[in-house]
Amino acid sequence: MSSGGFKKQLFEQFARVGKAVSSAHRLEILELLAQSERTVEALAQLTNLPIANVSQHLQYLRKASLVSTRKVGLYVHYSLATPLVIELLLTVQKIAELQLTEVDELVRSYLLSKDELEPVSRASLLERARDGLVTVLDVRPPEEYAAGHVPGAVNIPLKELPKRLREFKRDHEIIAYCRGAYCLLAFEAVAQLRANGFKARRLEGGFPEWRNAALPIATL
Amino acid sequence: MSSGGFKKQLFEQFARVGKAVSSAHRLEILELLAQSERTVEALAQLTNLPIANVSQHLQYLRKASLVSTRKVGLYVHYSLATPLVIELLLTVQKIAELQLTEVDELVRSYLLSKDELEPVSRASLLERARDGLVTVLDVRPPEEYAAGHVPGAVNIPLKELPKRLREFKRDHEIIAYCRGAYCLLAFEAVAQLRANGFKARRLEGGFPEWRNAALPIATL
DNA sequence: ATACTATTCAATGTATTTATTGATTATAAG
DNA sequence: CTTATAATCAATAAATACATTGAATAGTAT
Repeated sequence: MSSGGFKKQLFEQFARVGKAVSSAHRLEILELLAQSERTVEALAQLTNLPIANVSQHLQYLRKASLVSTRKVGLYVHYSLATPLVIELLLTVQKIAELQLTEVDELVRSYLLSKDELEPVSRASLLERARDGLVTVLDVRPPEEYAAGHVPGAVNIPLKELPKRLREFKRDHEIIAYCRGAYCLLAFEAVAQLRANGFKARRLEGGFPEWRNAALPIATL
Repeated sequence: MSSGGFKKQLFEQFARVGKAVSSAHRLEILELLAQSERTVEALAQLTNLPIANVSQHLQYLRKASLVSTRKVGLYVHYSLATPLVIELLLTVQKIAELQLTEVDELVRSYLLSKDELEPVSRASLLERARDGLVTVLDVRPPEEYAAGHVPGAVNIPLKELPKRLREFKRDHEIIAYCRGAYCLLAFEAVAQLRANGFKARRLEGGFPEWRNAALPIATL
């Protein structure tokens, strides 16, 4: 068997992709890029990391070809190189969620300290949406919303939420969801809405889980 | 926003899963475990790594909960903790395959040096299988075969191949496939069959690619 | 008990990653 | 041409991961 060297090199290439998702900071950066294209500066602000540090991580990700760049003026805009990266992130999260009891405890303790951030079940959302009693909020980027969303959901990316609060009916409960059970966008949307006096909760899981449950899906 | 610490810890948990697939040796071990449950000793032999080294990697994988153990007598049998790990491996490979030109070159140079290891296209396999001219060989473990396989394929895991060579018709070409385009099982099966005088080639891609092409699938 | 074996543990040195800092490049504007 | 700014590069120190070695543990068999 002379395939030894070949095999080794192949696995080393695969490991480059693995290394890309082996650091908490890089995962956070990828999560942000999954929301939308962003500049180095923007990523540095959002992650509270020095610019040079973020730049270095981005080089790393670019070498593993998880992200691609587009230069406009002084700014370099980074984005995910392929939707497969979202699939990768979701799989990593699902494994962590499924297997690591620490994650569970972490979420539980966080949720318990924040009162009533308990998610709304998919079944009860369906029921209450039918009665027109709730507003469903999709905080993902427009491209993902366009590709498929919970029927009747309005799409307001988190960034735009503060400007568009008046679009919500005061007497409706708002139920927010995003990309996955651990996509923190929905957490933050709920926090923001509550801070502004709205009644808001998260949907259990995210859109992939919704699709997986074979529930109705709307597209644009 | 007091979610900073929570977010950090969450991403650190996710990174543990990422770290598990960030080393070439661990990826090789996982790939072997995806084929079947194995002991530490067996893995050490197959990877040509010192036992203590393999054991250490396995501890690592176990802490990230990608693998689980079952002790029988002196031996500890390791296996994948969840089928999600296979999904993870395939996604990693797809990204590497899609994005890294190095992988392409690597495969190309390897295939060209090995004469005629060019794969058979799915379309031509379908055609020739209909005429009953080929034997289709599925070298994956029985569980995966049971969950779905190319119609008419016989299931012989690579390990059993040497003992079961007589089951093949001499005048048939044998077309082998396994889990993915870079699952090396099929490569090795073809090499073994040729060494024994059979006419053998690989199928392009693996079973996931077959399913993805919406081609017919048989189950047990 | 004793010897034997598969695996794990612990300790070491080495290699690789990571964060940090300051200098450098590339582009835009005055 | 000079200045200002976004991003990258380069060099260093600190942290972490890795392979290797030999000892310890937990089962089996005699």
